[in-house]
Amino acid sequence: MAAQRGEGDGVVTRPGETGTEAPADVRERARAIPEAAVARLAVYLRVLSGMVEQGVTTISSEELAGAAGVNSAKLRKDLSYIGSYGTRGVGYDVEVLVSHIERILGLTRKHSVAVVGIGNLGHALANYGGFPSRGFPVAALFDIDPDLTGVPVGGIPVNHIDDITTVCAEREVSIGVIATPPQAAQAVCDRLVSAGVQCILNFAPVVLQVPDYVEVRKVDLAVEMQILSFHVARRADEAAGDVVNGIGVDGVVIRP
Amino acid sequence: MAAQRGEGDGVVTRPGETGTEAPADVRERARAIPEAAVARLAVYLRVLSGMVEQGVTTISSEELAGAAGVNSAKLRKDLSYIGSYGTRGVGYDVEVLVSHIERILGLTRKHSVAVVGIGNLGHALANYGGFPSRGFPVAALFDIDPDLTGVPVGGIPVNHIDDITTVCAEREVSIGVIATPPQAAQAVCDRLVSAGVQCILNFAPVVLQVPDYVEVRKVDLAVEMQILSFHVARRADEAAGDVVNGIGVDGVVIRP
DNA sequence: CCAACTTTGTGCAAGCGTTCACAAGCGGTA
DNA sequence: TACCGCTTGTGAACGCTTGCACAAAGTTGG
Repeated sequence: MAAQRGEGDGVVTRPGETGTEAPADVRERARAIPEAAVARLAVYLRVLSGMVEQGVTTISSEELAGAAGVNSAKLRKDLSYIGSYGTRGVGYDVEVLVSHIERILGLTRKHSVAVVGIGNLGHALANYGGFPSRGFPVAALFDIDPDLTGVPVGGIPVNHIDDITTVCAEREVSIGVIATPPQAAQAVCDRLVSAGVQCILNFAPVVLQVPDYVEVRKVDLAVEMQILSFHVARRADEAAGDVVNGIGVDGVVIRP
Repeated sequence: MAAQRGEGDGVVTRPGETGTEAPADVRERARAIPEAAVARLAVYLRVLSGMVEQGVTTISSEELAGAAGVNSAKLRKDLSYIGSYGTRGVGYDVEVLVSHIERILGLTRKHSVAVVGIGNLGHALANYGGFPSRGFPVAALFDIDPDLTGVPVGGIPVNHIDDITTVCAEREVSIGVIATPPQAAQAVCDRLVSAGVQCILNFAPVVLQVPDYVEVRKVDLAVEMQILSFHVARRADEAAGDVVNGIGVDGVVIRP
């Protein structure tokens, strides 16, 4: 799969010297960015946006790494995936970095969102200000309950789920958010997919089956809680172990 | 830090032969489970719970893996971290597996949850049925708005955030959920930590600074959206690349 | 009791992501 | 201009995670 395209072979492009416009090989580079790095880029972007508002114009990898909660080597490597936009001895120009990360993350386009399932969570999502402000306008809401149809939630009237295909098409929805009960999730997912939605954010505690070309990310609150629970238990076991060794968890000698 | 404990050195324990009760070295084993495997164990547990309700008593690694959306080798390796509880030639006893995963995840204890920030999301979380049903009773709600104090949400009266220390202590809260605006998150986090909460689930788009002994997991909706956006963009770029090569994304020849 | 078949549990190798460590490069200064 | 100090960008090593492939261990049928 890799090393197939030969268009750039032998041509050494030095992004730092060719100006600030996007190099032609964004595609190759974007493909190579590790998934984990993409997630962190989004975090860096948020931190940097805050910096811009504070009037910060330049930042070093060390500072940004601290603010983003990662180590600086990782940060520099992550940024190196998108190009060399820093100045040695100085740091990064905050605005330049913001615009490049936005470009890589595809935030220069608008991504309309549809929320399916207007229960507690759906309500919260429809009203959540964080989406529109970050370039993800909520363009459609769906629910199976006919009583909800037409009722505005967060300023947008709810559509019946049967209209999902036409509404998604005409409003150019590119991201579907599933906030339905688990039993309904797979059916809703299938309808979203057949409506042409290729990216899905799933809040229902179900493993969705989708075609290869559809990207699914899931947020499972119960799983998150259980992971935390695991750490509580591990910690308790460790404490118990320390007690066995005669030392309490906080250093107090229990059995000297 | 590691390799300090020597109590089990040289003693070969064969969990499969010592009966079905928990082996004494759960602690060592729990410590060794990779983080990624823990997250999947939680997923297996959910799938298995569904199986129990359907009356399934036995399941093979292949079936369970399919239902959980992973490959069977990974599933078997994950299960091997918690012990050998399968029967070769047959598969796993569903109930046995459920109880062992629950034990490893620490779900035999009760983990009371406190939700801080009773806005849209906080409301949704307080009313979310998925928590109590999985052993995470919501024991306390907090908000900074005095008008909300005493108002019941999801059956639980809201407390003022100033009472966080006493209320968390007396209700034995072990997990704190932060659903506040970003500006307030760090302060709330600090208060939770000083109230003795060691596990935090953070919905605010902020990188929390906590002591080493506190476990934080974050759910950032904007980041999730941006990761999806990245994939949309990557896909579009790929399609553009194909067009450059003279072939459209769906196989239609654009420039023959 | 034996042979054939099924499925687990795991050693091993490959792949991916993280961390280290340092050369390269830039701005400031004399 | 030449030097110095600082910070980036990255090759290389390391460690964790995944996937393969198969021996071990159990069941079933004769």
